[in-house]
Amino acid sequence: MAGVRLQDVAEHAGVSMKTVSNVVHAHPNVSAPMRERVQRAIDELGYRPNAIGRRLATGRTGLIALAFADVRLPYFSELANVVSKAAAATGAGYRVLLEETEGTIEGERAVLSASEAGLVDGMLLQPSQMSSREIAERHGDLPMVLLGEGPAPLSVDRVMIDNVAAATVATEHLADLGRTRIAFVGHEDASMSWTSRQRIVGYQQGLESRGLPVEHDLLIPTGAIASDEAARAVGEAIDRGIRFDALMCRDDLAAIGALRALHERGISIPDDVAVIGWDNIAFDATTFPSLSSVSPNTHELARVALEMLAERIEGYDGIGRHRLVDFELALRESAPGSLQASGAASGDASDADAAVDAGAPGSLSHSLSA
Amino acid sequence: MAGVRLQDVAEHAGVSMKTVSNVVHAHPNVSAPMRERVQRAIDELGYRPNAIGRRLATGRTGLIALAFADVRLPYFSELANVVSKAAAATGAGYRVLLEETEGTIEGERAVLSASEAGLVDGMLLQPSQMSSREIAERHGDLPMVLLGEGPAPLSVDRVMIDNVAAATVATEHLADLGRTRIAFVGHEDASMSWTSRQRIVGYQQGLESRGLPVEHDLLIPTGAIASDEAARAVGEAIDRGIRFDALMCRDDLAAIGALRALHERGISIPDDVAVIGWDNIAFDATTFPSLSSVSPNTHELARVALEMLAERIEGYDGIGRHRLVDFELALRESAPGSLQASGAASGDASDADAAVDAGAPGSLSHSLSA
DNA sequence: GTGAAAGCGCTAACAC
DNA sequence: GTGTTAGCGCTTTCAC
Repeated sequence: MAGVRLQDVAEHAGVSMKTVSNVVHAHPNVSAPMRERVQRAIDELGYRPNAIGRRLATGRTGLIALAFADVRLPYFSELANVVSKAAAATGAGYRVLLEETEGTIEGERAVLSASEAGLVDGMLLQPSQMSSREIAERHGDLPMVLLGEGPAPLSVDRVMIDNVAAATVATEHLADLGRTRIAFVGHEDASMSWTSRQRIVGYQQGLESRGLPVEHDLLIPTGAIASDEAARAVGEAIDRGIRFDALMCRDDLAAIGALRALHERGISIPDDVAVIGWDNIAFDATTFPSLSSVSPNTHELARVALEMLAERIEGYDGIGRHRLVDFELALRESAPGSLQASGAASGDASDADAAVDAGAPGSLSHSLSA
Repeated sequence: MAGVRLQDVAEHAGVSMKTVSNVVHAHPNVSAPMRERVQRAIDELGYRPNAIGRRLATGRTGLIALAFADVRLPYFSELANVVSKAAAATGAGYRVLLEETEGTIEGERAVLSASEAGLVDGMLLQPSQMSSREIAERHGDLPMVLLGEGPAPLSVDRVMIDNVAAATVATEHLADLGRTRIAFVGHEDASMSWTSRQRIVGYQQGLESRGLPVEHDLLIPTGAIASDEAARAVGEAIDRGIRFDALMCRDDLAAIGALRALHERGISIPDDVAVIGWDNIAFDATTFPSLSSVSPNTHELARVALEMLAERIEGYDGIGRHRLVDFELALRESAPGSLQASGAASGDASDADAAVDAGAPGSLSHSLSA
């Protein structure tokens, strides 16, 4: 039945609203017979507490927004899944409101400046376009934690993996496999995202640490973050005569596109060209060959982000805390290895998601600090 | 600034709350100077209307829940994207609350019986386990529209594509390609979902309509809806000596797994084995070879579902309406074709998403009614 | 055209 | 232990 109010239950049971409220909230100070009587009234009337009324009174909605570019990107859909589970497991039992920014600055602005306040208790945002300054200015007093390696003002909390370190480790792994012409694939053509920028920096560091030359020709940009774009770009590079024996990909979408371009040209993976992707999305295990990938610990990322957000919601008002979570290389057929590298920052790498297909688990540990 | 209330603005501007409210809502009956004066107060104080207060008063939250098994399944993440865009484009400008049922009956029950009422104005639910009866009983008075071919009580609205027809068309297409041993891949091992059941019925109808025998050996179940499971199952079937020259897959995940199993064994696609998937997810265009797939018109699905939901929210209380939306075969390398089949129910197949790689667009139209 | 006041459904002091 | 009451921030008749 709709429209049954606390009041109605109270009248039906012949008690006050407060008593009904106590029963609903399982308060200790209610006698057993009273509790039973009220419960019967609740059941008879089919009463459900009205969330909005409660929330007006408490000032909390129990909702948090999760905002990122596009749920269709596997990394984000997997993140949404992890975050929504972790949020539900929270003490407050948060539910997740999905917000897509489309990766545009207008979208990010819209999400931050939602004209209505109070709908959500806080926000997890993965920005990619807005400047730190704009983020700091716009978010107002909405409790917020930033996700990922994008811009982040010092005043706001943020969780990420060390992209430079991860790209370095992955590139070094390719070098250690004996590859000498390692290309980077998948960064934006025109204005590069923060993400691409950092991964390229790490790629370069990896090359340098192994004494390999950095060649501009070996940077293969794509029009957009999409596998078909990457397939086209890699195909064109090959056809243009660019030669490489390994591909460090900005993300798994780029890697999957690269796989296709290589297949089409009869290039063998990993014999002729080894490939490493990024994000360790579920598909990586079933591509042919299966795809090695940088595997961020998203469970830990979600956990830490929600913990900080909860503190902000509770009223913590200190300076922005920047946290790193760990990553590892999930090694599969496209770039097998005898060594499993991992970078750890915040302790346990509990997530056993990353199927490491080959090699002894010689764990190469990076000590990173925020 | 937080905590600026309508009241504060009213005092600051020296007017009543009603006038401020009128300005906020752009009501016509406000004199220009008055409007300007109030607007200045709003700007000076940095006032944002509080969503919860408003919603308590209006009884609407502007939120709808979208509930399905798991966002990580590409079909669902693509659906979430489409629905959230379509919802925002709605007159009411709905936002989407994500709910995952994990495909379990407990999850579906939890989503339907959320102990709090009033948080969302309505719900879009894709059930897979619950019986029609239970859905009818549990949803109470929450405006709801069911998505997909799962159970649906007559009392509740529902939108789907005709799965039997689509599976028939796809199977016939494989037969028309000259295949005679067409296997079905990807249904659950034990208790079959409604989805699998209907697709298998259509598969059988397709075989029969082309005079092909139905062999029980050619049903290849998998443990779960996941590509690695499908790769394993198809691999085992081949290794067990099952021979086929085409695969009709329950979904694209199964198809992608099948692709891998075939590759591993050096079986050529589509020459030795043609493959058709289902859902037309983004990856289909970049697998190698690219994947033909049954392509439901999800834009139309979302549009129709939201339209019906809006009507329910407005108070419409008639019997459940069951609507079909159209689908087409997106033909790519894994099962090319000279003929593009499509089933149409509700008019325009506006979505040009489906890249049909080959053949003259001889549109084979199915007339289907609810 | 503008203002006053009564809720919307619930919570939480505070009194009994 | 249980009841009373005053809000939470907004909308919305209904007067003026």
